[in-house]
Amino acid sequence: MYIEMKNDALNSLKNVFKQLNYEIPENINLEFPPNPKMGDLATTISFQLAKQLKKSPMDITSEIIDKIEISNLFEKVESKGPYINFFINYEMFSKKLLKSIDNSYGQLKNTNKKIVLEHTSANPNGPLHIGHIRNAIIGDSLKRLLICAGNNVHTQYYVNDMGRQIAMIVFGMEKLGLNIDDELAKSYKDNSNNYDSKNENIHKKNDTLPGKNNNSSKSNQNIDNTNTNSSNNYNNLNNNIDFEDKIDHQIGKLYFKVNEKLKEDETLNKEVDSLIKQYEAGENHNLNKIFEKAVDSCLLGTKETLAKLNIKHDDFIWEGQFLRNGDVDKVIDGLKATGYTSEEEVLQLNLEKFGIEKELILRRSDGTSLYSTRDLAYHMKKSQEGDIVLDILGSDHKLAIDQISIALELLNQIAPEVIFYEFITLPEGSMSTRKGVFISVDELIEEAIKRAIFELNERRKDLDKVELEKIAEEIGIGAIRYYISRLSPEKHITFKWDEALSFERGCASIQYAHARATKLLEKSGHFEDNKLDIAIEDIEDNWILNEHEIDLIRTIAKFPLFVEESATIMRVHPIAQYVQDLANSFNKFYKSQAVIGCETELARLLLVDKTRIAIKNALDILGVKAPVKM
RNA sequence: GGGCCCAUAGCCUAGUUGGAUAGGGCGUCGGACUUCUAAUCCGAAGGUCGGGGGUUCAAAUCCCCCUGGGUCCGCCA
Repeated sequence: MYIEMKNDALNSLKNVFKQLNYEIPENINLEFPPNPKMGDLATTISFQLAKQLKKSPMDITSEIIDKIEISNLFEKVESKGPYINFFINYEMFSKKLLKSIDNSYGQLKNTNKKIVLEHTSANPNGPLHIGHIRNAIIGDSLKRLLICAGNNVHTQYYVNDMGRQIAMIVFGMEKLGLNIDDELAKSYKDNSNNYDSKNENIHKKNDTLPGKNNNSSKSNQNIDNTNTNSSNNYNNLNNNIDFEDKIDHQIGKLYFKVNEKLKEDETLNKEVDSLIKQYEAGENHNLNKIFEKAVDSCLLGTKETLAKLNIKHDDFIWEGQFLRNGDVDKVIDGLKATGYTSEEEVLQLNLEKFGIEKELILRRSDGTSLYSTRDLAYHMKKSQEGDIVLDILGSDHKLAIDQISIALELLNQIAPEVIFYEFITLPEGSMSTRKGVFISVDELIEEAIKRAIFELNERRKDLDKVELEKIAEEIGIGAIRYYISRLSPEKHITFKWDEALSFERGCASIQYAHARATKLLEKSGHFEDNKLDIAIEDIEDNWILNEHEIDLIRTIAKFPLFVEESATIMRVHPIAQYVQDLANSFNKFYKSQAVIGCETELARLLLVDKTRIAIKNALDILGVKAPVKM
């Protein structure tokens, strides 16, 4: 509705400019005034015109105000100083708005664009840790946002099966007798086909944290401190969790141990190198199977963790295929043909002409391939699959992706658009899978749910256990996702438990507003099967909107605008802020007057129902569930 | 040493294609539950927008310099 209204305002302005014989400016800026008293839309166009017309902004504004004609969505248009302010006709606007909202509210029309979005793509050498979730949550929310904005989005997880890390894991399994338990891996696989049974797969043990062996107790201690310093009731809830039975955690431990062994005896590195070479050659089928099993097992655990966060990829693309299907060779041949390569000891692509000092190495002196070349082949595939290629990357990849982008352009392929994010670190420093210093996402989720259960127990004595756990999970996951998606990605995050898992005024309060709205509708007797039996034609004739209703209407109406603008800049944090504003606006409305039993009950019920839909759909973009009870 | 990112109240943060009184939230202080759920609402205090120059009718926003933090500059991935 705002989009429509903006267009109306723009047309009115353009018509005035025609009448006044002014050149119509290219960008007519329409914005929200700082205060609703100043209207609902405003333009500073007079400032822009002042210079070229050599008149004062005030004069231009009054000329415009004299002549302008507005559509019936507006009540009036006024000048305040040089600003031109449009005021909505809320009687007209609210009815039109309420009528236009259905369950798909916020969904924009199809753009016919296909976007290939790669996100997460963590190395399969251990469980996801909290450094990885920023990628996963931004990626998944962006997917949801871009779909909502009318795009066709295909998400991919790039599986690094060729890296040194994987060879190290295989080395550990084969040569150091650090085998992961076959029976366990098998039964795990059987169980985890059904993601609904996920919690049963996590057994709590009063043991040390996964991957945090003796020498990393420092980190453990510090995390403990963060918790005890905070004045909450969650002490000792944390730190006693082990995910020993979860396969990716096992692999993480194995990886840690191999690292220790290699530190003790550096000659073992040669054996790892030999494994890499053999796997790259691909001729030892037995070895291939072992590599695949190691990667697949880890991935199984990763997928389960992601599923708990409501994240699902459309496809998993294995890196090794690009070597075996000849794509890497094609890339190399293609780049050689451009004339920008040189070969002495190694084959490299020279990029000084493109403003990058650092050359891109395409092939090792021993003839084996490198990650970036394989990644280049992968990007070529993505470029052929979609109209837009979108990568979510840590900011440490900036140089690498710049190099790859230039190479892609040389090969006449689409360079990716990239969303960079800064790191999440612990108060005591960076995380490292290699050193076994990290907080796993599984731990974080477990803790989030525990805290949510604690809160629910305090507030709702009436819920049965099954209900309570389901709601607690929705709240806990919501808190985690909201914590990440509310921030702009270029902000560095120092992880703190209480900031990550806040239930006041954060996501929980938004979910609460949704539950409240739903409960109210149910209580009214007009709401069944998630549907309200009131139409706009049914509402009372004497409905005159009060300030809270107007504020709510205004906020609901902005939703598609936020979707459009957020999708354009490929940022999800405005949606997070928006849905909080919406919940806020609803809570104020809810508190200020009764709905059931008031004179305009039907009108208000309709407004509540549309609010419910808007909150639900906005939360859905953030990958957060909207509970009907909490 | 060079490149990129960040710096906004005690804490977290939005706003950065220049525009109206710098928005939120946490925390603090003071109020509101016999009421459709208080994970809520009402009110208050709290700001040299890291520092210094400059451009402009107008700067958190643009330009230059500086300070502090992060990150990259591997035949690692």
